[in-house]
Amino acid sequence: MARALSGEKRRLIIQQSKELFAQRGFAATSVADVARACQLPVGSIYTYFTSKDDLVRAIVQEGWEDLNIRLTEALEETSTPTEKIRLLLDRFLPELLADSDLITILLSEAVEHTRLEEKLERLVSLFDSILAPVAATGPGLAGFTRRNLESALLVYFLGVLDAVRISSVSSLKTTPDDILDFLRQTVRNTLDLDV
Amino acid sequence: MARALSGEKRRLIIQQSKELFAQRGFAATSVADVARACQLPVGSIYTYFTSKDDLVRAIVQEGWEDLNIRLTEALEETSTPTEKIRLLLDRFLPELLADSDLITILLSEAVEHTRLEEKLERLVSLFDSILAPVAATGPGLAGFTRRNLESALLVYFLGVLDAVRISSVSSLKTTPDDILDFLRQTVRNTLDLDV
Amino acid sequence: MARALSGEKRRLIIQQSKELFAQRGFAATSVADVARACQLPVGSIYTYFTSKDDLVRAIVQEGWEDLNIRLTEALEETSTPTEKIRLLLDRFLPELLADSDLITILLSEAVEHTRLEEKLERLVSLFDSILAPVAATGPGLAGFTRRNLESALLVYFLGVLDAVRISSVSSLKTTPDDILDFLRQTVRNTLDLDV
Amino acid sequence: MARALSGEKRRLIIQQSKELFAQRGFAATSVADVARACQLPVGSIYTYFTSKDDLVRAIVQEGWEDLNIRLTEALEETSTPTEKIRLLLDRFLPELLADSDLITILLSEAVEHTRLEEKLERLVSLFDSILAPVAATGPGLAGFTRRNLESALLVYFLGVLDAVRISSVSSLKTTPDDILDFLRQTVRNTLDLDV
DNA sequence: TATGAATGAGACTTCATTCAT
DNA sequence: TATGAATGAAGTCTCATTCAT
Repeated sequence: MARALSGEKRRLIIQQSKELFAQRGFAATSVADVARACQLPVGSIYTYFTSKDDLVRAIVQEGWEDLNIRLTEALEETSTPTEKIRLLLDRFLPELLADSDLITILLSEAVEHTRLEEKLERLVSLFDSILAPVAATGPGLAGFTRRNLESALLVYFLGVLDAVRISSVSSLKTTPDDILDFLRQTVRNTLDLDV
Repeated sequence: MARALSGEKRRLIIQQSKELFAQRGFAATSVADVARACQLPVGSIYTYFTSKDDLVRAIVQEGWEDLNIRLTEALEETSTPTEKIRLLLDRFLPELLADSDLITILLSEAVEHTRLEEKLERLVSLFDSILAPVAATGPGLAGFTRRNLESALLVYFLGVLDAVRISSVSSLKTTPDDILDFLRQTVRNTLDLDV
Repeated sequence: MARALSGEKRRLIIQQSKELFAQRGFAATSVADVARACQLPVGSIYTYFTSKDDLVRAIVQEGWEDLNIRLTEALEETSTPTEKIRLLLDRFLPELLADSDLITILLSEAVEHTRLEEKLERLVSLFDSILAPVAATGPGLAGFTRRNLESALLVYFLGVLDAVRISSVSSLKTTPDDILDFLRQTVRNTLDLDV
Repeated sequence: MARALSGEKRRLIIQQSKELFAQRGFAATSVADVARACQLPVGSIYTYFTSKDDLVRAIVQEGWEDLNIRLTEALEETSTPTEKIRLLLDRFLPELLADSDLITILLSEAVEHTRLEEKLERLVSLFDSILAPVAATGPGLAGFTRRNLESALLVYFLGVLDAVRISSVSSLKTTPDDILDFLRQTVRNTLDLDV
């Protein structure tokens, strides 16, 4: 029972601090701010996290893990590359792009607090392994070297995330849906797939 | 004479603080750190800037302005769209990507401290006006709507910057040169230009 | 049976906290540290002691009491002053000096937490009553007044304890055995006893 | 001018904190307590000392240095061992014993914060070099080995300090004067000197 | 203009103790 | 009797900014 309560409070803290860190930035958000948002005494934050840094680390790690698990499970249900790509475009990316708080924290704080570059490289590598076979059968890599493809995936992924981040905290005209549209069209053109 | 000296100090402060803000982050760098790096008394910082915020604002604004001026001047010297695109790929982008400190600050702090989104929209619009005529004569926009093109430019631009930023502060495998390579190849493919 | 178990837990807490307080100091040791060392929940500490202060008080008082009881019992088994002095040198002091944790706490914390001065005065007075008759028959007090003798005992006792304490927590060259050696020689010289 | 003021504030902080640390203990005295006693804002303490630890370190080091300088200078003015011993008994020790705050801090905190054991060993070694020649010509070392002599000096020195410390913070009957009396008598007896 | 000590609000964190279970 | 999450007061320290010189 106590466990259940604890789990709930932990979730509450993660949820509220994620929002605050994304909106105001990690440095500009005090632990007291987080506590206030949770309607919890300051000390309680330290019952669940050893430090403020530990808190961001948890947000990023658990957010990323969650994403990874859902992605992996979903990918296992697919068989053809086309299905996998559709999954990425229709489920994974929309879900990810909807969590603009996580994106903002990922891009703003994850470099210092968790090894974002490792996460990126693993993801790029995964995308690469999905796209490579399709690209080979499609209109071809059109002069793209292997290295180019990796750069491409990195640029696309970071560009998509950053565009969503900036549109979420400012008045940028472009919306997440615009970006997904563009991505779909790109896949259509490049891989000659009907997505 | 005093003016000249003052101008030098101002430049020194901008230069040193830019490096520190990029390396450690804005919040983690104290005004005293900046003063120490400049071998200047703390008070002097406030002779040239009204506040710490004013200092980042100046870094971003002047860095951006500088870039804009050089870009505009260079573009005026060109006449054909192809020349303009070559200019972007051969001079503007390499110069920009070489200044990873500015990129880092732009992506990390400019959203809060200066209207990054406005700068982005203006730049995207500029790129758009350059690329649109070429795209029209090339292999075509291949199903890309106008809105798609804008999204594309935003994603590309932010993706390129962010990839450089992350590679500059971490151990990312991809380098700025890889990214420029990829960009050139993309232009070659998409616009059928020899760049 | 419950009693017996409880008694064991109490002893365990005293034992572990004595070590911790001596090594790290009272203030630098948290109740949670003590609990962890005992592999007991924090709450349990408060089942046996009303407060952290109460815990040091118990350590000092029981340690001292224990010493006193053993000393008193042993003294009762002796008849001549010489035997008593031998007892002090051969059993009481070695036992006391071996317990460097108790000594450290006595000197570091007992002044604030228990009336160390009273304990000292009582002990000095006891020593005094043992030594006085011997001194009178030996080479004499050689100009030492009564007051001098008391000061002497205080200085010797505290000096011996403090030398052991400092040697136990630092790299002091002098060892407890050196100190006992010196004491024996002093008694030999001063009281003309063969110890 | 600013320097002069700074020096005064620094002295004030050392003076007040020395008193508080001695009376209540280092851990039980907050930096805010020190600031209040100095009628200074808390932040000002950190203008002069980098941390609370740095403050004790300064108290101990400067107090000890001061003592050492005065001792060394005075010893240089003396020529015979007897004069040196008189100097110790008549000037050095009374001055030292009068500074019970320094003594208390030395015994309570110096072990953790500055290398008290080194200071002790150096002092014992100095005393040793002064006493050894006298002892050789006096009634002899009476069975005392060299090692015994070092233990003796350590025990005497620590015993004297600790007796003064405890008498300063409690209601111990023995006073610093009693202790000096005893020391003089001991020197008279042991070294056959008229002090 | 130049200086850097002074300020005090506020940040993060610890911890003795309680109390619902 | 046993438990350990909860509490919030209090502690140490930082730092942007000011201002007397």
